[in-house]
Amino acid sequence: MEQNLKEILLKHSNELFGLQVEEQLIQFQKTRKEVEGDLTLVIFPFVKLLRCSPLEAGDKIGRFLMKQNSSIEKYEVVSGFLNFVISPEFWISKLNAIHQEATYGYAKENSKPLIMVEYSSPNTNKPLHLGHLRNNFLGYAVSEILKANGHSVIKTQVINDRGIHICKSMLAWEKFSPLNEKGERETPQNTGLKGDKLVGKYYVIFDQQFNAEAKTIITGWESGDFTHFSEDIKTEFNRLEEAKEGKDEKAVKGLDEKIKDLAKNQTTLIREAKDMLIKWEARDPQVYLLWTTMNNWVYAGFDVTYKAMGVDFDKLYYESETFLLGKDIVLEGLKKGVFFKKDDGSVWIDLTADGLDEKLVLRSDGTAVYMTQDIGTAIDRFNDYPALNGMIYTVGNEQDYHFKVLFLILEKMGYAWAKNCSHLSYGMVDLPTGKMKSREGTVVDADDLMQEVVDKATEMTRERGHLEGMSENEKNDLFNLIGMGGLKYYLLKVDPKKRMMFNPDESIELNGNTGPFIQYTHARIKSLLTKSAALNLEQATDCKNIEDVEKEIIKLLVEYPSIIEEAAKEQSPAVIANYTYELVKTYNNFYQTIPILIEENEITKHMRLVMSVNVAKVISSAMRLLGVKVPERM
RNA sequence: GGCCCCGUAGCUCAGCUGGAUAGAGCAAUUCACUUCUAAUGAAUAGGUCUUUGGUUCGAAUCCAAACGGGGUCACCA
Repeated sequence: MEQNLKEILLKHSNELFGLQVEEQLIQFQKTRKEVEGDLTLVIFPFVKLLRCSPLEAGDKIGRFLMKQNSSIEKYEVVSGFLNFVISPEFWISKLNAIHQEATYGYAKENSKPLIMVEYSSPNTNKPLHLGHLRNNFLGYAVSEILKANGHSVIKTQVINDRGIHICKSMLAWEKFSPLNEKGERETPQNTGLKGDKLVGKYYVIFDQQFNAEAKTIITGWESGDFTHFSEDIKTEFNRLEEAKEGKDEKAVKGLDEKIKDLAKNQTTLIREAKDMLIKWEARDPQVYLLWTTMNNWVYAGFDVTYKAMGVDFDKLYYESETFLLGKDIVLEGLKKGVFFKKDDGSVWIDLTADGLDEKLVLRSDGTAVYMTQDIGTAIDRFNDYPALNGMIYTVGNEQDYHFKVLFLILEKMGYAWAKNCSHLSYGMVDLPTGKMKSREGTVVDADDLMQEVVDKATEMTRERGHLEGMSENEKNDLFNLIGMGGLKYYLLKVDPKKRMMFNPDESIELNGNTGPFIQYTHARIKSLLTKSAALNLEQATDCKNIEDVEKEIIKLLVEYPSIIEEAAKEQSPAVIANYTYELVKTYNNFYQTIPILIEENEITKHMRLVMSVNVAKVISSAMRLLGVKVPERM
């Protein structure tokens, strides 16, 4: 409708305004609720052109458009805004059109280029936590949204399965695991612990032992004991100690941190971990076996968690297989002059012309850094998938700078696809008690949280749900669907870019702007439809009139395809969430005030049911894009 | 300190490609279940959109600065 009127105005621009107006000037918007009308044209931009009052200008345009478009029933100019009332027939015809489309709102499958979406990127030394939940739900939802927009999508995760941090948990397990009566160390099998939890436990143990050892060392230094330590260490310690003199609290704290780091580097534990990493890199069979075994425990654990989360991946990348990539590319770039070498042999890129700094891409000993790897993997992926057009990295916003640099490097290296790479940057999840910190034990475990949320849903649903005749399995599925729906919706309804507050009590709340609120509306519609099975709801409606609320609902349904487009453009599932909430609220208002099944006029009743069918269709479709399932009853 | 992000009701968030009287949910108060699922709906109250200046017919929205909060500036990943 909007498009149609815009075209008419452009086509007859000369006739109306005496010159060809620019498209930008024509601004349509939704009519405000308090005002009568369905569509509004802003008149201010035309006032100057027509050299008359807004009222006259609006009247002139309104009269003209009404002649051109028969769906306009009337128009009115209010303080510079031209409001059109569109005929009920128009809206009903829209409803009928929506009714015919099974996948309403979705673009044609595979009509747009192939995109890779990376999300999750866990470390294999600890279990997934709340931050991963936001990351995963977000990455999954964006993938689904892109698919709905016609893209083909490859969902991937990078598994950070190597490095010193992995060796830490391996070492701790070897050193500190108690032996059972059979002389075995702890395993998922003999403890019943989930693999990722068991490995995570030893990562924590490493940290504790490591800190304790460092503390002992510092205590020794403080009492002047430097046996087993080099002269350099002694000098450095004394230098730091003396520097504390007369400094404020903050500076002293910083110096204490430096002393701690100094001591940490002297611990036997860190040395042993480093030795283990070197052995791993040399593919020492024993270390490799340990590494494989423990990683497999973690993968088994992750599988369970991912399944509960309802996310999946099409392709896995392991850092252990890709961490050497990128070096050749850097050397090639060095020849091309993209990078430069410093005297010590380290390789850098100078981004000062782009307003950034110099960035290291290869250490002086020739080994790779994080950036090197990322350059290599990006290129590797485009080699793996020749049809690949772009890539989206779902990574926290603390890495904004890293990705800015990465994309810039790839661009400078001459990769045309670099401009199609983007960082889906999301904000941190805060708790009411503050930031999540693993060291302070304030990390919210993903499995625990999901369990808690499902337990709460179980309790609430047993209390007020409509569960008659459901088997225990069906009931459990429902509890799960409600609990997980609530959690996902809670994490996705907020703009991903922004940091968000996670209130555990609110996440399992069932009233207001929540997942269960939307699910409930869906179930209620399904209940109506079950009771009206005798009617032919496939058929289009012949109804001629609609109530205001009904018109509002149809207007929202009409918006759905553009909402999906916007969500893809913004890479924001929150757009979908907020739209669905609006739709559901409007429908509930309708449901509460207008008779549906008990309506006596059969044609009206049929229309209201057809409308309900389509509201349920859109709710279910929109929630599917968020990874949220909707129940038939609850 | 340099750079990046954020600041809207008591709390959590929408709105931000400039447009009419800034919207929801939670919390508070009130009303509506012999009527289609009340996990609902209706209503009341709650705002100098951090501040100041600028651009404009018009600014929560754009620009600049200040203040406040966070992130980042490793030969860590």
